Order: sequence, then C-alpha cells, then structure tokens
Amino acid sequence: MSVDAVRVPGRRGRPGHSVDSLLDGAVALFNERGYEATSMDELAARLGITKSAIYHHVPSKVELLRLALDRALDALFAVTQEAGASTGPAIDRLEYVVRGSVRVLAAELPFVTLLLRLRGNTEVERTALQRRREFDRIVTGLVRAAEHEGDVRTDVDPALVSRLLFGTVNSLTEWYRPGGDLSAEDLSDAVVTITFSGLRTTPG
Amino acid sequence: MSVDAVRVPGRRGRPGHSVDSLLDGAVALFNERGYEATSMDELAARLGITKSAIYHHVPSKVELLRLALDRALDALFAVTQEAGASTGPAIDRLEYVVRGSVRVLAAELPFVTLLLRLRGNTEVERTALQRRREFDRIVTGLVRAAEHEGDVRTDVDPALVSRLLFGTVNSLTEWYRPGGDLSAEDLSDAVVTITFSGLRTTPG
DNA sequence: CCTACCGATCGGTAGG
DNA sequence: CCTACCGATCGGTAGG
Repeated sequence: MSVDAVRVPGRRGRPGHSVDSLLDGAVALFNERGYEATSMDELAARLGITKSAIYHHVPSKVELLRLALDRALDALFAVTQEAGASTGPAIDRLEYVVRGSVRVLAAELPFVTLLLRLRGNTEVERTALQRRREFDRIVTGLVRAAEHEGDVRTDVDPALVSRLLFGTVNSLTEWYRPGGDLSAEDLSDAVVTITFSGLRTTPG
Repeated sequence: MSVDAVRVPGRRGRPGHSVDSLLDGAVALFNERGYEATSMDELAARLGITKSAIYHHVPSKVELLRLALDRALDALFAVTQEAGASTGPAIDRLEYVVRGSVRVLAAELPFVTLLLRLRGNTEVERTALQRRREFDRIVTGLVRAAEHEGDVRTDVDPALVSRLLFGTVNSLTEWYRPGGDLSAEDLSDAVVTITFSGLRTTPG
C-alpha cells in the first residue's frame, strides 16, 4: 500500500513522507493507543520526523482520521456494489458480501480495525458511523430477502441475524493477523461455514 | 448495583459517593471517551464532585480501571466454574457458558464493554488480558471436548470455532442495550440458535 | 477526632 | 521540513 516514502526520480526536495505512508503510521498508533490518546508528538517520533512536518502534509489530526476511515468504508461499499450487481439468490449475494468483507478486513486490517473502534466523539467519527449504519441496512436487506426466498431461518429477526453475522465478521479484527498460518481465503471459508451452517453437527 | 450514594443512618459526615457509584460513573466515561482520553477532571465534573473528592475514595485512576475490569472478569469466570461443575456432555457445558456470558454481558454491560476494548497499554490492562486469554482457553477446551464427543463439526479447527463463537458473543456489547424490546433471555436463545445451528435453513 | 469533601495549585505535557 | 513557542489541560496532592 504505502511504498512511496522513497525517492521519486524527477522530484525535487527531500524524499520524506507521503500522505499514504504518514497515514499508515498514524493508523497504527491510533489502534495501539486510541485516537484521542495519541498525540501528534508521539506520531512524529514514530515516523522519525517532527510534529510540524506532519502538518506540512495534513491540516489536522482529525483529517488523518477522516482519510483512514474513508479508506475502510470505500472498500466495504465496493463489496456491496459488486454484490448488488448480481441477480442471483439473495443468500448468494449475502455470502458474497461476507466473503468480500473478510477479504477487505484482511487487506486493510488497520483501517477496518480503526473504523470498528469508533466512539462517535467527533463529527468525523459520527459521519463514519452513519456510513457504517448504511452498510448494516444493506446487509439486513439481503438477510430479509434471503428469508423471503426460503434460504434463511425465520425464527430469528433478520436485523438480529444481520447483527450477529457481522458481529462475527467484525470480531476478526480482534485476533486475525494476515501472513500467519491462516489465509484470508481459509478464514472466509470457516466464517461462512460456521455462520451459515452452525458449529453443531446435524443430530442423528 | 450502586444505590449507596445515599445517607446511611448512624454514619457521620456527608452522604457523598461510594466507591461503587464512583465506579459506575468512571466506567461510563471510560467507555465514551476511552480510558486514557478521560481526565479525572472530566470524571469529577460528571459526578458533580471535585477531583480531590475522588482521590479520597481511590488512590489512582488506574485503580478505578482495575476494579472495573475485575468486576467483569470475576463474573465471567464464575460462569465457567458453574459450567465446570457439570458432568454432562461438553456441548451442553459450552451452551451454558455462552448463555451465562450473554447474561453477564447484559447485567454488567459497561464493565464487560470496557474489558473488551482493552489495548494493553498499562500493566493493569495486560493482567486483565491474561485473564481473558485464560477464559478463551477454557472455551476452546470445551469446543475440543464437544468435537471429540461428536457434537461439534470437525472441518473447522476448535480454536477457530471458539474465536468465532465468542467473537459473536462479544460483539453484542456494540449494540445490545438492556431494557429495550429484546430481553437477555431472548438474546441468549437467538445467539445459541445462530451460532450452534447457523442462519441457513437446512436444504431440502 | 471522624467522614466527606473543597478551592487552589503542583510539575509536566497536550494539540496546533 | 525545523526551532521555538502559545493557551489549556493533564494526573495527583497540599492545607484546612
């Protein structure tokens, strides 16, 4: 993602940081210490530059937060758009959104992690939370449609099914680390198996 | 829980706050703003007392955190102890732990929420995270036992099943609010149904 | 002398 | 990108 903290031939001045490489460091710190508890001095120390150097690239601390949250949200909405383009059964589109969300979560882990930890203290956070709720509405719509098509159980409310389903997906940020033994593909398979078919063996 | 910010007959001095009522206010603020981002002045303002009055009851900010985390962890470990006393099938003990965890989560929501948002920046947080990992090991052991008894599917690793299961349970803190339309009992039923049997209708 | 605080201020550090 | 700063606020403690 951020391989651009390097010399670009033909450009003047010091190599220095780009907004992207700066964003990677900021998001890592926000996730470690919390957004509000992270100081710009800490971020500067982490990046090996001064606080003022950061303000050369971005106008404020909250703008770093906005850029990070938009990156996660844009990737998640791209998944719902891809799923919406299909005309197949709603249960298949739901599975597509679950697999796509796991893929985005693995590919953009720090950004999705930050998104899921929002408290809504600032205006930027509240705007991001609105977009999250819009994502939830889309998923709930898919669950409801799949229920009407007879592919989802009717003894649990679709909104509740949707919340439990994405509760499971979102909880992956708490422990999943790409590059380990478990690939994002294998993780997707396990998540779909457990959430769609349950952990219990069919009795009998 | 904290009804003791009232006059106790026979005691001298002002009624004032108890450690328990103080803890309720502290945990509410910690969850809103984050532990590190919460100042003792904010807490004092919220409680309608001075900062010095807080230090009359507790020696430090981190002691408030410790008390809150221990309350959540003690309640969760009580559930595993109750489940461990049973000699029935492991799948039944697993269900007991899931239902008990949902009950604790609903009854002690602010305290469990705080526990699940730990970053591990302080020694107190790291100690609490160790106790959480011990809880996870107990649950994984139950899943493994239930698998050996033929009641849990064998195509997903027990540690992964355990993580997905408690990912679902823990995600309840993100949206569940007691006192609404959904009782903790109904929520338990839905969680057990979805996690044990899946959201999909059995094909055919 | 007790419990339950208050008004003021300490040495350091925050975001900008 | 740096040095040199600002208004304010941090967790914690003094005497009464």
